[in-house]
Amino acid sequence: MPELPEVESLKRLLARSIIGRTIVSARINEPRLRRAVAADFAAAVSGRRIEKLRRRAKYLIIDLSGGVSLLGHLGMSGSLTYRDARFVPDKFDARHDHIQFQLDDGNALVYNDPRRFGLLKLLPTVELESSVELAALGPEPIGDSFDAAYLAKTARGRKAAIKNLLMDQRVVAGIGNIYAAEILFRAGVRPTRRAGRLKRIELERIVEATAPILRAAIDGRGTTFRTYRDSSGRPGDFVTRLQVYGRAGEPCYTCSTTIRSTTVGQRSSFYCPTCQR
DNA sequence: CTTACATCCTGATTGC
DNA sequence: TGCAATCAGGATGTAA
Repeated sequence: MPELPEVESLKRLLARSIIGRTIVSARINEPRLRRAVAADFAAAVSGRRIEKLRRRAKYLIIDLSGGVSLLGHLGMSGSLTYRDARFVPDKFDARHDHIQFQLDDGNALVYNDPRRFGLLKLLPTVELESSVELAALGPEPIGDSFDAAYLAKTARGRKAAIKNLLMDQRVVAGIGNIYAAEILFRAGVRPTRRAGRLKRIELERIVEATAPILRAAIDGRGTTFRTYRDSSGRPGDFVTRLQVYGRAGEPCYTCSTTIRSTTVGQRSSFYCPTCQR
């Protein structure tokens, strides 16, 4: 499930290969993603040079020559791989290679997404900020205005579970189910606690736990991230460092208490009943 | 404004 | 064994 660390890892890996390349042509095999890919998409990207890669929340932004940008979101199961167009790595089903960009180095940039929850759209670079996707996003969780004062102000009076608040992209942008669980474990706060009821010190611990968790995940190339040209589908290293996510029934690494799972806001949640209060 | 919940989709897993 | 039901989940749209 691509969250901020996975998208950041993807951005860094792809940047090495595709910056400076020109898109010779594009082919749309399946336009029906979360929103249908525009009919003129292929023609509109062809001939443009890839200038820069950026990330905002869980969105990947590919700036192209001529003042336009590709705004991409991997949804649940999307992947963007740089590879020989004729070669489909084991982990990818060619049926889900929905969009292919042929590059001037002979390789291709391929968007594969079995569940089609993703997004790929082209828009003028100057309109990115005001786009429906990016306009309402909250601060980045690292190196932005996400601090205890901000979280306290946002949480005030809110009945929603703190985990839902952390996953709300308007509150803080880029955190999903996995990292919300890990951040709350590190902060020692149960995911079910109502946001408005948390003490200042707890909010501070949550903010302080956020950057280290995300940074460690980025360093490990994410949790479920698959390397962009490795056909083995090797998962990101952070999967081995998860403290609670997906560990229901297993002992807590800190206190040996059995990790529990529960449902918070329609999503599976994991926590240690001893370490998190 | 806030919260709750259904919806999109396919593949993996679980249940009978 | 085989097939059906369930689960997974990011963003969004609708309803309360």
